[in-house]
Amino acid sequence: MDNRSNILSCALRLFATRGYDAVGVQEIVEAAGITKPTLYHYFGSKQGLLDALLKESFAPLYREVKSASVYRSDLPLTLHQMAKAHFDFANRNKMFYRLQLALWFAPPESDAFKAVSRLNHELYQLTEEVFMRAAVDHGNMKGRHRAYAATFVGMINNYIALSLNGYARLDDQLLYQAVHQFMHGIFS
Amino acid sequence: MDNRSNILSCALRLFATRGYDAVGVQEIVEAAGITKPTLYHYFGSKQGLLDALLKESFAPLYREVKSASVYRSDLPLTLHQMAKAHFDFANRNKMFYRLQLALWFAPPESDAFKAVSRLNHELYQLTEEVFMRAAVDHGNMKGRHRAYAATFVGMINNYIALSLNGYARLDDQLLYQAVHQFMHGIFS
DNA sequence: AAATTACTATACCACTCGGTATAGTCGATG
DNA sequence: CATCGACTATACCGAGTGGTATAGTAATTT
Repeated sequence: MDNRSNILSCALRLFATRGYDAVGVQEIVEAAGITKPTLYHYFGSKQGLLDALLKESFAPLYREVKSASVYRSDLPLTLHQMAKAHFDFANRNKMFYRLQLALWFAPPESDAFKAVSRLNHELYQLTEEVFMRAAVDHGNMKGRHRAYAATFVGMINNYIALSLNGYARLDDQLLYQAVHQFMHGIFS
Repeated sequence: MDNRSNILSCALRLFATRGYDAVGVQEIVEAAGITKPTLYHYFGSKQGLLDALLKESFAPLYREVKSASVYRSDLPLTLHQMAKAHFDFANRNKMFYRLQLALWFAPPESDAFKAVSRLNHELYQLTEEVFMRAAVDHGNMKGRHRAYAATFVGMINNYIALSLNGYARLDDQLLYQAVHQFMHGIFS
């Protein structure tokens, strides 16, 4: 593996397990077996490293969720596909999803939060658009697409957070249960 | 206000807006208008300051949620009360709830996460116990109390996070809507 | 009055932080 | 062979980190 990829992978692991602010540049380069100038050659700064890390890791997640978010008048199906895209990605990229969740809830003035907020918003938009289109078919949902999108994304991230801490397994059964509960509640 | 309380309040504000690791002790004492030995006299270390801050802020939240979690064979009522306890507390202690959410999703090896995980678990237990008792009355819920508790708490925190970022207002209408959706889904 | 306790400021510690100036090394290109 | 650009190591920078030794002040207790 080339140095650049190696730095990214070590930084991801350290940031995800200990936090962006708590990990120093020195620690990253030691983990990667290189020295500081090499890191600064590729990324310019610690912040630049985080930006590159987030941007390149977000790209496949966004792509997969986007292709899962086609809506053809079958809301349960679309929600199922979108949740599955999230679950599959989280299963494959546990470290990155850990980091992503931590940054999403990070203090609003922190560098880390600023770096991730725009990317996260683009992802959220995909969900909101689905509920907007669904409101055409389901009259009683009109005007509540933002609330639904926020709840749905929150629920997905909640399940992923549970699985990352060992309280659940992101399998098809949980996927079905989650989407079903979202649509029909716990009394059914 | 005495020095101790003043330090706690300044530290809370700084930790919540910029993050525990990003805020130095020097910055805290300057904000509080005192010097370092004073802080170290009361709290022993930066970590000790965080511990005291969390412990003392968690106490009223736990107390209020606990008294709201009495279950008398009316699950909707109990869930309503518990969600209201969370919402009310979050409205009154926005800064602390910000910090609390950030730490809940913080990297698992970070000092901050370790400091909050036990307290958070105690709080979560209250919810789980409600669903365990409810399962006696609602047979179809048996064996799923953990999933329900996790989802319910996750939903509440999701709504509070939204309100902290200006995307919602934690009023009675949202409260009713949230609990209703949890129980009956979006198709009703 | 003397001693004790609780608290706070000055000044400092060793260490780490993010970042860089300099001097290379190396393979590709002319 | 000469050169050029991409990349990497040594050694260092000023600033800031969490934490403390010392000395004091002010109120309380004996």
